[in-house]
Amino acid sequence: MLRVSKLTDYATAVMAALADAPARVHSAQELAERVRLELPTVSKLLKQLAHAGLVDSFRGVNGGYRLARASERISVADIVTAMEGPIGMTECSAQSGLCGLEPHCGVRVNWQRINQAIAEALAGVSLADMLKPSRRRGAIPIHVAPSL
Amino acid sequence: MLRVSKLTDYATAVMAALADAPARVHSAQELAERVRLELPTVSKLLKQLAHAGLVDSFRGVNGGYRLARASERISVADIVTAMEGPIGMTECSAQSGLCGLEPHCGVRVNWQRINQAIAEALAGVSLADMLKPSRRRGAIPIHVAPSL
DNA sequence: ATAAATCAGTACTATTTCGGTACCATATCG
DNA sequence: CGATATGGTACCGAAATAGTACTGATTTAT
Repeated sequence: MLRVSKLTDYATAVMAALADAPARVHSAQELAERVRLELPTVSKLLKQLAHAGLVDSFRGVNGGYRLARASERISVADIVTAMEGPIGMTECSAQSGLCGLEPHCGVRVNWQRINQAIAEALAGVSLADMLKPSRRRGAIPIHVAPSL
Repeated sequence: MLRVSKLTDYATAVMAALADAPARVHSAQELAERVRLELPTVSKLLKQLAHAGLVDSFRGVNGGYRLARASERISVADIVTAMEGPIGMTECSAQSGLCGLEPHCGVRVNWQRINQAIAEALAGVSLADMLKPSRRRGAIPIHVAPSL
């Protein structure tokens, strides 16, 4: 299906909730209620997001999470990468020397370019964009790397 | 990691091998040797590709597989879809009414647009393109749907 | 100082998906 | 009819995923 994991999906929803009031600190509990997910689940993914530097965390009473930077400066690619690691459509496009077919298949290089096109597509959409209901006119141009 | 499955990856390699001699009929055995994979695996994915109409199959002695149409008219999206089903980054972007968060998360519509951008990126690269070592200059422009 | 609230880290388990294999049926050619 | 191939189905083991639980650390408030 070519999909991101559920956790990643949830993460975008949680990040969107944070972006709604970027100045405030939100507890994991509050966010869980907001997006209708279990607290442990939300807590888990917030830790990952904090580890990746996308959110700041605060301990103790009245602690919680806050966006580490403006929603315009956080891309969907950032969130996906934080949750799933480096974006790579195939084994060999993320890291070479693994599939053993490399000398014979000949399609590796081109997969890498497709990869890059998709990574750029994800990088080109910010968290702020995700909050816009369905507004902006005019396509965002995305390019696959030269020489495909 | 946001990746296609290994089978899909293998499928592109097998399709590339077929595209190398599009007029001939290749047995599963021959293709398996060519791409250095086990016969049952190659056989399995060829069945799927045949079912999706991307290759024609011929039974009996001297039977085998052949590209159903010119490699220029087979896209990477075709192969991915044949192997993995409809392209959809999230549950809800492939099919609504499943995640229960839809009324609250607000990011669903935008995921759908990202989806579409990626689907178009994959659709814009043909099997013939995949065979080119690393040649063509000039980016292929891809657009996310209007109103993101 | 103590208790409460909240995040941090680790570990565990159940479920699902994926990759791979086996088997038998069916079709074609000689 | 027999050899060669694909078609279809079913199965199994391994890995990834999702979710849960528990314990520790930190901060605030009283």
